[in-house]
Amino acid sequence: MMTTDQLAKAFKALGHPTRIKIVEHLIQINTCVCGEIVDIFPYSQSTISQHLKLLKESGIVCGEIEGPKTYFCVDKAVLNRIKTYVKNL
Amino acid sequence: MMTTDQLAKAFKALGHPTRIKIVEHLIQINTCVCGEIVDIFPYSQSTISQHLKLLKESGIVCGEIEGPKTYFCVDKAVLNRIKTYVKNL
DNA sequence: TTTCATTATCGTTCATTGACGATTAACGAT
DNA sequence: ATCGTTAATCGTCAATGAACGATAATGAAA
Repeated sequence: MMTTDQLAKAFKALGHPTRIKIVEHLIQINTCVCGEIVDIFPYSQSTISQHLKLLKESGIVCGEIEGPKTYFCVDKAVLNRIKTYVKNL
Repeated sequence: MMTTDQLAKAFKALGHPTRIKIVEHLIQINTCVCGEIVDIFPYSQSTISQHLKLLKESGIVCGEIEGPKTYFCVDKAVLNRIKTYVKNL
């Protein structure tokens, strides 16, 4: 289902409070743009963008570029794979 | 149940392939000493000890010193808290 | 009590991360 | 064509992580 390396990457991505909160937020509101997240957290745009990049690289989050904005959302399939793994631990 | 910081720490601890495998192994065999893990992985004793230290600090693993050995095992309560969190994501 | 086995810790090295400001890129609207 | 808006990237800096060998600490056994 998922290799240990993929899992490690996913957990690593979740291994930061800000990124956990970003993921929680994305699950809540389904989809949103980077600026919205920047407004919520006390970090600069570049820092949030970097966190989003990590989350994207882990596969948990995907971003769709639409014009000058990027819409981010959680990849449910990947999230479910993580859920399944954790459940079976 | 768990603060975001605690969760982040736990995920961070799982954010390394070796540590994931250590946890899986500990779940399988219930309890074991450090040397056993050192034998399984291609890393030095100090490196494994360091990984175990991280896992202990995250709360996922606990170690009981008995004579010159330390018996490590997974803290089921903490694991269950993580499971619950992930399930409800 | 000296030795052995086991684990923890220290010190080092190199790589990665987290944060920032500044810059660049891409697009829409004027 | 220029100007805003939005997001990504770059360069920097300090802090942390991963790995190692060497050393220390603990307790069991000889």
